Amino acid sequence: MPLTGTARRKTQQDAAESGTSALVAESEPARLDRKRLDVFTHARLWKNPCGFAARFNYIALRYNVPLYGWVEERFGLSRVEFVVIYSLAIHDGVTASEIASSTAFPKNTLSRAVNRLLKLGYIARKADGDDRRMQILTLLPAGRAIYDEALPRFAGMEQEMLAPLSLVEREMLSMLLAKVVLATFGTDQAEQEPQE
Amino acid sequence: MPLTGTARRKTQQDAAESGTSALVAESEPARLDRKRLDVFTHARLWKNPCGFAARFNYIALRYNVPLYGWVEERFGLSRVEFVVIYSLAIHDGVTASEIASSTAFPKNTLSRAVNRLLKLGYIARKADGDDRRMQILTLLPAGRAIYDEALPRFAGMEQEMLAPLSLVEREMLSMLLAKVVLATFGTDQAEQEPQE
DNA sequence: TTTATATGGTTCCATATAGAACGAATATCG
DNA sequence: CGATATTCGTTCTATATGGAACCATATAAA
Repeated sequence: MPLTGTARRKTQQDAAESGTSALVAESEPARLDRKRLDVFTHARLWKNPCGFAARFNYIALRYNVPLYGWVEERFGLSRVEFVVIYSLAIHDGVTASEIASSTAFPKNTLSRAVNRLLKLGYIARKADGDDRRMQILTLLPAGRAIYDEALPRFAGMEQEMLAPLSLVEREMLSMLLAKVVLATFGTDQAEQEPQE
Repeated sequence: MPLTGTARRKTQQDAAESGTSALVAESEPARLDRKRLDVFTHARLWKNPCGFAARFNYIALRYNVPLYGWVEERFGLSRVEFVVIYSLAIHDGVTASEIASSTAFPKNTLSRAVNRLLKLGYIARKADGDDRRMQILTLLPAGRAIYDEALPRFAGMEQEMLAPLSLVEREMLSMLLAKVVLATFGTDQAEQEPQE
């Protein structure tokens, strides 16, 4: 299994700023007033008029940066490239543009990623029978091997992230996030195109 | 108030892939089975072994992309640049490296952003008295005007995001997020440097 | 059929990005 | 005090990024 891949540029991005109006009673750091988390980060998270967004961004950041950094080092794959593999592992036979529209990567970036993965032998591609514009992508064993190795790490990080929550709280959180996510579809899908 | 700023490159990034192991009972789309949200996005969110992370990323994405797109169009400011302004509005007198370490933008990127904002007259900078390496940044009226105009939009987006939740649910969510965020500090701060 | 429009994917190219090396101001320790 | 190691910020430079133009296929209208 060719887990090599020439080590390349590390592309961390994201950032965890901003947030939005709080109708909500801020439960200030309260008890866990924190060791000595720098005063500015503290402000960004707790004195931010957009507190929810700030926390979402913050969590997404803390989760993504180390993981994709590791992916880059371990497999020599950029974030987009790994996303393609991960996407196919979750739902094989999808097309590049579907991944693009679902993940907000521009399609040319996806195109490059796909081509590199093809060259590396991690995925395969064949034109769709009906619509020959569409390129059906499938995960090859080598690609799956990468996913198989990476998944535990991603899962582990999520566990770490959820560690402070009880099982009930996790279910609660899962439910609340689901509500938000599902609602997003109804609106955005129509009024303002998804992204890309 | 110079809200001009030459329109420049739009830099959306982020992406909303991945997720992590679910000890949690997935409350499948259930009732809200959704209009016709594309099958792949559906898989990414519900059939993903890293469901939490996937949702976090998804939400962060849906929130950030349109907002920063607007910021770019309206003010001609890149994401980092706006982040600097936003940061100072929340906590004036912070230094570039503090913003860097708190938001995961590399410090040279911050450096450029700061210099451009200086040139545009949005912020001011003066060396700290004690440690003359440090550059204290402050928000100028022109910069605050930008913040003042942008905030409602950011706040509005957050409201939209929270729309599907009742007030109780919002408080619940706020609390759960806070728990996760606060816990993150204890560990990461020590074992693995924040970022940057 | 021809013309116009939309969509998947690639290519081109200006530019923003981020690693690395650097300079200046500190801090630490002998 | 002088030497070494840190830290804040900048400059340099290779490269990844993403907007726009493009080609091919497909669909709709005429």
